[in-house]
Amino acid sequence: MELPSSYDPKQAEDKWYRLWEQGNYFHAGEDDGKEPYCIVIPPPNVTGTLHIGHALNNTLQDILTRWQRMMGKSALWMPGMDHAGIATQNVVERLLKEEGKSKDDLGREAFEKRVWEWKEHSGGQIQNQLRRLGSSCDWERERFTLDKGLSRAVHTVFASLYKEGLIYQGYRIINWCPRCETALSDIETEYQDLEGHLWHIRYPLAGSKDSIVVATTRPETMLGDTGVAVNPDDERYKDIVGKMVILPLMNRQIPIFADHFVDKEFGTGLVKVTPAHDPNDFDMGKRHGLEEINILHKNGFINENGGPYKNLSRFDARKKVVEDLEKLGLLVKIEKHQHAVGHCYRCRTIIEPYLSKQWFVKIQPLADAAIQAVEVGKIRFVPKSWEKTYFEWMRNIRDWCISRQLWWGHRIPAFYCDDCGHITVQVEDPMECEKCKSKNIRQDNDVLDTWFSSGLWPFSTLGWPDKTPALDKYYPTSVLVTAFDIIFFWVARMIMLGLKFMGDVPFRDVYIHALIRDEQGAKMSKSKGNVIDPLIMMEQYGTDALRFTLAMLAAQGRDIILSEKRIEGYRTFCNKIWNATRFILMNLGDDFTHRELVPDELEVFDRWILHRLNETIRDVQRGFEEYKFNDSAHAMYTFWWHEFCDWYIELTKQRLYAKDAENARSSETAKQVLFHILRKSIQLLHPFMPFITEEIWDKIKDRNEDLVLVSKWPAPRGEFDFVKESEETALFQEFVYRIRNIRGEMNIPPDKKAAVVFKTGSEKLAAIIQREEVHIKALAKVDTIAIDANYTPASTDASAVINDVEIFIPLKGLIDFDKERARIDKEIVRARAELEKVEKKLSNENFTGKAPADVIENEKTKLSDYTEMLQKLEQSRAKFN
RNA sequence: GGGCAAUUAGCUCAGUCGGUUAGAGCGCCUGCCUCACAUGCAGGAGGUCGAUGGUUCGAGUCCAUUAUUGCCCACCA
Repeated sequence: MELPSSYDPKQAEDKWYRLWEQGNYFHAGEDDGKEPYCIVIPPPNVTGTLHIGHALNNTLQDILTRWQRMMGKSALWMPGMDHAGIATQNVVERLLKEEGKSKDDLGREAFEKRVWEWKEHSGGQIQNQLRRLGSSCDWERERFTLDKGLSRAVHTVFASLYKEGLIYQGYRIINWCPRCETALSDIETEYQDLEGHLWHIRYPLAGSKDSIVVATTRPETMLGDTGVAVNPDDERYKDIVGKMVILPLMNRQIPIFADHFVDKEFGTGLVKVTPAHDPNDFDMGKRHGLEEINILHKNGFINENGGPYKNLSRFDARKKVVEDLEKLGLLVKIEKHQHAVGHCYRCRTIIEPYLSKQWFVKIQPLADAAIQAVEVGKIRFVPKSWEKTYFEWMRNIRDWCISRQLWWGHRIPAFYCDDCGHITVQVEDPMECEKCKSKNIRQDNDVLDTWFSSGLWPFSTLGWPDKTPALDKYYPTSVLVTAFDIIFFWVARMIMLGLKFMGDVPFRDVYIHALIRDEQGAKMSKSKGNVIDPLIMMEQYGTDALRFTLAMLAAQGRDIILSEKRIEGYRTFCNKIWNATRFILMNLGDDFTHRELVPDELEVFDRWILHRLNETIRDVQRGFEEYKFNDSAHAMYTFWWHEFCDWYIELTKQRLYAKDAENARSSETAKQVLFHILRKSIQLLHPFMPFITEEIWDKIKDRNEDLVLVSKWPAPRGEFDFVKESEETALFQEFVYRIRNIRGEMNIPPDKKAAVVFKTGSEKLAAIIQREEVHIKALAKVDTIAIDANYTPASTDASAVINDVEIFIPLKGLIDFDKERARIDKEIVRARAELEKVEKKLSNENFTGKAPADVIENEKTKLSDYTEMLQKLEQSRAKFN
């Protein structure tokens, strides 16, 4: 069978994904009688297309799913997408803006329809991208956070928490985005240190010539000031506590009061208090019964409470206020001041602390259980260091503001009665007020935080609140694979809500993978233009190359710096896999049938490569178990390229090409082993490289055999652990390597075959050399080999030392004395350095007295080896004197 | 203001329980189009493991201090 000389990803990728899907291979059944393994996808936002971070995230999930499927589990990878409330609404608003329209022009209903249209578009793209990536999701179970079933889960949870008093309405300061015109939770506000100013403003005391000076970073908020606070222990201001000041610009009298919150050291020690626009001021206002004056419209413009500043934007108002104060001579000084300013995490607009009525989740009771689950190890973070981050946040958690003044999302299932004012909250939309039975009820206009529904994802997708077989089988799920940036947003919420409503954790493991950065280490973002588009990479290098690259870079606990060069590099690995397969298939012959390997027929290198296969299987398996994908990938890479291809395949050539009858059996055995290694390797590679492996498997599988995707994961076989043969092979490789080294250093061209003399007193080693003569000749490009225990080297011989063997290559006329001298000198320096190190160790009584026996024994062996080597090297060196 | 992580070859990174000559890929240098692959083969150069101190017979690995970088969290106006 002849394969093309390079692998063509495009046709394979198309073909196999279609076949997998048509064959229903990704479906995991509740009733398949297999042990469950389940991953729920972190649902991508339907805001656009997938970026390289998604490619990493989904590649890792697919690797785990495919591995577990081959391990014989009922492996369910639950796919779906997130409506992503504020993010998606923003995207559609931007589209409308391009058309010169706003969401208010359309109205709520039409706008929602428009977002659904967008969702179809974006969702379709995402599905396609996941397919391109080879994701083996159980598509027939796909869910969307706004699906009917999931909405019912949301209503059920909301109603339940409300009845329990864990959801309540509160009138307080929240984070407000004046652009999105909605409340945000604390973690949706991103703080950024900005260079600002500290304005010192003079407030005249009422009925006096005296005045005080307050300092503020937000002078415009003074329009809503209703007090000035000092620390009760501040001697400077003892006398004025209880007096009134006249608020400039607004000309109203406000009281000076004492509160421990005030820091005497900061600014002037006097704080202007704006209860409606600062959370601390709000608290102080409550303590001291201050009026709360809201000076802002929802869009961030000054409202009627701002007097002459009405209808100015908050930024213009700041300028104007400062100007006016200056005119009045009340601006004492302006200092530069760096402070953290909150920004909307979706539109980057500066957040305003804003007083409003919102829905909150009382989080503490939920958090306690969630903390405990991780403490007792019911959930394991990998890497473990993330547990600390989790605990830190959970132990300082504050109530969660869940209402959003948006249109896209789950509308809050609370109905207000216009007659009696009662709020009816229930799972199904009520027809009447549950208290007074009035039909005069209105549903709350707000929607829920998008993370409220994603917090239910691990069980809502499996059918909850119904008791479904899927839920029964797959919950708790096995592992959550995600990046650290959504531990608070999502992971913590899933744990809290899972424990609350399922009575069990949502997943056993949380594997936190790295973020991908560009070559300079910067975060990838569209605005910076440094994004690596996974689609383009797949197009250019093939999906398998991209996936393998991502797996290879997925070392735990650090960010990934990705360059296109890397992906290109692993494309060559795909090619290597392809070509080695091609070589094997070309050489098997048409009448080849594979059969069980017979240990007695195996030659030393067969045994060695089988032993290495065993070790590789163990390494790959261990890597997967510990979520060390790079270890698994690296084990496969090294095994395939540097052991199987570089050595084993090269070694089989002598056996395959020899035509004499004597070699027929050896050749047949080699074919069997080549085929065996190929099959197992293709299986081991499948989780990383689903397409090329399926393509190859198709050409090597038995007639009635199914796809590699459902083949049985290789297990190491005890009867193939050949330690002795592996040691012999290492020695053989050393011989070849030393001869090649001499050739390389001496620049002897490949077509110039060398003659080699092995000088050794060891009969055992002589026997090995003799047995492998043909292979040494082929791999080291040698034409004659002599074994001579009493060989006297000529001055024109190049030489090398390995344990009890000296290798001499007579290079009459070819040898470059200077080069050879330099080469030997280098060896001598190295050996001498090692010898000294060993001698020093062994002469140290502390060492010989305290180190374990095997370590000491090891050092002693080294001592004699190096001593002997040095002696031989020096003899060779002496020829040049 | 707290907390976390990183620092190993020119670049990007591995390095398990403290114990062979600290590894890989890319890049670089030399020689090869050898009948699977030039997306290849063979050889080579390149490291006082950020710094200082400590523990230990022995430290890239453990501890302390420190420097630099990155990230997260935090209501001081």
